[in-house]
Amino acid sequence: MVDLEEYGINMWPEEKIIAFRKTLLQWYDENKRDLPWRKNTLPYSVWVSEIMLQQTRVDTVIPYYRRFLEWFPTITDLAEAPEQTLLKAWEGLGYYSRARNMQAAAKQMVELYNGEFPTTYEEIIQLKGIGPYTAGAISSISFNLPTPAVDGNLMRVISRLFEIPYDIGQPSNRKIYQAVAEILIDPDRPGDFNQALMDLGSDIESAFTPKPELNPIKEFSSAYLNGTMDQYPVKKPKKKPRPIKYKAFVIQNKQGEYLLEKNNQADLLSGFWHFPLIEDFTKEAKQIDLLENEMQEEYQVPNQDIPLEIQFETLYHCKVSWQESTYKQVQHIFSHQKWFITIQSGLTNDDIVSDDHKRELKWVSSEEFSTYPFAKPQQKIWHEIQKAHKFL
DNA sequence: GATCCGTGGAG
DNA sequence: TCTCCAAGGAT
Repeated sequence: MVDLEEYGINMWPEEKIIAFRKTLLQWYDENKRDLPWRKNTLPYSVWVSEIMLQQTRVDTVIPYYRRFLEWFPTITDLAEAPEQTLLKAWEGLGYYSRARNMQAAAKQMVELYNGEFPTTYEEIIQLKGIGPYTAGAISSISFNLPTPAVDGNLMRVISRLFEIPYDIGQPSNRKIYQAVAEILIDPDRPGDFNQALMDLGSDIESAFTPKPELNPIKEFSSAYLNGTMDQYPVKKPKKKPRPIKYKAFVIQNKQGEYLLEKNNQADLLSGFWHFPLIEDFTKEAKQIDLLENEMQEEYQVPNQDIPLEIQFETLYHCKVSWQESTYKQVQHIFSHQKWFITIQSGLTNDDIVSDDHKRELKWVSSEEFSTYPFAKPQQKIWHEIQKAHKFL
């Protein structure tokens, strides 16, 4: 148990807690958003929405949510889905391990619970991809259990209520906000209480453009009453993404098909297909970085001056006639990496491209591309190719 | 516990 | 353009 006094938090008397619940829930009843996942409280659909909404905006999620339930109406359907279909359903949403973890959890439920959703917090949090937040959300919304759903919204609102100065980006501080929420949560309507804090936190108490005068709980908020709203929550800035240079190889065979490779090893974009990529450590690339991208000293690497085209022919066991091209450099920013991709196209007569068993390679016509899961960098590269060809 | 894992929108 | 973010979890 967390002793709130140790953290300088003076919990309200019982009457004030009850008044707070009443005020918050009344506001929610009058102002709650009409969202597709609020039509019922069935655990499967609540689960799908909660996973999709992790670090992702509501407007982005809605079309994915609808399609996902059409494609996989039940836990069993999800458990049995082919990888390609699963990734297609998630294509563009990001954080793709969420989809893989959901399927793993669906398989757990088929094996352990006869394809049904478990009904206790302790069982739910054992499922793959479900942590304290999601377990709390599902438990409260679907099973009416008094478990807080401690996310960024809840921590932001509570930090202002009590002027809590502990960094909400620091995982070890989560327990403080959790302890406060466990006291505040309405035991009769825990699901609505949690969702009310989310609605409030995403609009009236948003991080960027809060609307303090419209806030239904402003009279409960220490930060509001003391004029310190702009000081909460405390959150340290994130690190900048690390720059990485790649060369993408857009290779066609005699039939005009393109060489694609499946990303089987990496955690990043695992399972997605892409034009072969080789990281560029050449001196030339380094010069471009210094001039165009202001590559920082800490990211400098030793030269490796074997031309990327030679490296490609060695790694992929084929002879290529390289084409002159004027494609623009493609950039893509992940949360932790920033890719600078130059495109090199070429033609080959070799049909067997690799005997390296680690690589999964395929010749694919552009008409078939839509059936392959492509992540954003690959889509940007393909877009650049098509754009360039329009001007020929 | 710090780092890794995507993407699109807002200012 | 750049920066920060948005309903976190796994390692």
